[in-house]
Amino acid sequence: MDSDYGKLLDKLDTGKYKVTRQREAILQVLCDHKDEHMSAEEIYDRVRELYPDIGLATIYRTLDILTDLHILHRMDFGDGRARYELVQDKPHHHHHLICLRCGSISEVKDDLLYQLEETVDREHGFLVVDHRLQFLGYCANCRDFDS
Amino acid sequence: MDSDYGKLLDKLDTGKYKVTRQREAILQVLCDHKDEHMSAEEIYDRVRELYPDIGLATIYRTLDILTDLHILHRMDFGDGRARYELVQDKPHHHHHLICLRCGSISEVKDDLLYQLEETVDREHGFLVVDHRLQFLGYCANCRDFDS
DNA sequence: ATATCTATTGAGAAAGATTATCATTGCTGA
DNA sequence: TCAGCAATGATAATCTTTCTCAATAGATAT
Ligand SMILES: [Mn+2]
Ligand SMILES: [Mn+2]
Ligand SMILES: [Zn+2]
Ligand SMILES: [Zn+2]
Repeated sequence: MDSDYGKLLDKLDTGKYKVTRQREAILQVLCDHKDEHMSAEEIYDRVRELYPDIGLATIYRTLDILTDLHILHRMDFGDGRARYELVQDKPHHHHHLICLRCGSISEVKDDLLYQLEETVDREHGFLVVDHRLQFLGYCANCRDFDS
Repeated sequence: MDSDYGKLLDKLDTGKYKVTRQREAILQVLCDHKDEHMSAEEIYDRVRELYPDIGLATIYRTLDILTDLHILHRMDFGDGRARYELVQDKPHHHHHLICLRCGSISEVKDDLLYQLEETVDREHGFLVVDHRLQFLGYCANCRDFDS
């Protein structure tokens, strides 16, 4: 929705960074594809529909800035490239379900790790500030196939 | 210990793959550094002490084979290269604590995800076969520093 | 409006990890 | 001894990401 695009613009427009047409186009694409986990290349292809002459380096630079500002979250699903999504939960991130057959990525919004994080603190003296949790397996569509 | 090295040799010697001196040297290094999470390059450097003329491609090829045989587990800690460790737990893997200050990686052997995996199955119809869980934060040595 | 200053940009080179290619080597078994 | 084939090492190629640098755009001061 456009309201979210406005909020993101505000987050970017902190004085530290300029709001350029390239950065606007990138934010627009991220808003228009909220539920995907796009790679830099995929974002690049979609931004070029709005701003055909943008350079790939600008995509990478902007993704870095948005990640620093905690507007974006950078992830690794093991396919050899970083993937990004808008930060919508706090302070910790949601979990991902990766289907080993069709490659689909779905989400688990519930955290449910409080108990485990307490254990980690109590037994290892480790202060947890974030986590990355992925489940590998078979999605509802794929679990009944054999291969 | 050497007993473990013998077991690994047996796992490799299934008829599908030959037990070569290069592969023996790689297994030896993996046994001698069980508790580390070495990269291919780090393994390469250590194997060359035992077998100086080995090629880097052989390292990569062998790590692939050992991973296919479930002797090794390939991991990504977000530092731009794959890291490996001997598989010692089953069926799921243990968790890792990554210190954001000193970079140390420690382990949590307890699984404690059964409940969450049940939830994932019940509410998302997703059949879990493995997981990857990393906690980011500050280790016992680093949690009391400010920066 | 003009000059000035600086952040941003695009193109392309470079880096770094991993994979592919290919000729050579070393076993194994007839 | 020879044929067949897996394994190897050197090196090229690939792929994503970062770096470099000259050109540009936008803001500010004059
Ligand atoms: Mn997500
Ligand atoms: Mn480990
Ligand atoms: Zn699926
Ligand atoms: Zn630490």
